[in-house]
Amino acid sequence: MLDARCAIMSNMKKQTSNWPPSRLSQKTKTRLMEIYDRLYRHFGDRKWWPAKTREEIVIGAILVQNVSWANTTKAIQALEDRGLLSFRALDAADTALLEDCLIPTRFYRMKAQKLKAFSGHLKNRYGFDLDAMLEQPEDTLRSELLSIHGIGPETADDIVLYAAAKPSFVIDAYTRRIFHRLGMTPENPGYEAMRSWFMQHLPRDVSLYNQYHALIDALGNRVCRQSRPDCANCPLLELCLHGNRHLPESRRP
DNA sequence: CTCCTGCAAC
DNA sequence: GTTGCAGGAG
Repeated sequence: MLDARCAIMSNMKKQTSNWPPSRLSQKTKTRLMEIYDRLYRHFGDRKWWPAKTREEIVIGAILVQNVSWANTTKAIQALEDRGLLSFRALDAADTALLEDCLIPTRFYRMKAQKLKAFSGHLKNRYGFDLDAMLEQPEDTLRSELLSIHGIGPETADDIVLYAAAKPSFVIDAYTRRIFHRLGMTPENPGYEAMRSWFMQHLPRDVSLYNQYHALIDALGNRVCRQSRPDCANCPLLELCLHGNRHLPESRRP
């Protein structure tokens, strides 16, 4: 067990406030890299973001909220077919037409508004020059993104990491689930706390963050599912509290 | 607690 | 066929 306190924290009802601990843990650093290595050996190179342009990455980051990639792809295709795959076009687009393209992405009305909000922001501050926005230092960029309607912490980090290629570790539901099951993080760490925890214990490296998040995505998607997780085929089984919960206390990781 | 569809599981 | 779940932002 990395830390007996994690198990106690897991059972706490709501928000965990005094986490992560202020002191860095060498053990955590080592364990995080071991997990990375195992995932890499199991899944291979997963570094990704399937998009042709930076604009497409940003649009995709907004549209993929709460939806599978398959559905997001349908919407991106629909936008492309109508010549709407740019913020200049989105800004001028008819809302009803835009909504039609976004139906496969679930909350299509809200997402149409979100794309409009982003295009409006880009137009007003940068005259649609996305590169100008993205070339800012990562912290400035991140706060600015968070101020835009429809951009929450995860989407902001997607954009910082994948569109701007600057170091910001992305936390998603898979990350929370996997590391809680491993017994390394509390059930409700809070987004910022979890992000700091990763960033403090990993080298500040864009490629590593990119690859790590992609590997977590692969595991969460196919193996460490919410219901009926496929523990038998998990490359992290030996390290996992959840996968080994049937073992006697003394033999758990 | 609301936005909301798509697809797997029954 | 119907149901139930995926899980981000406000």
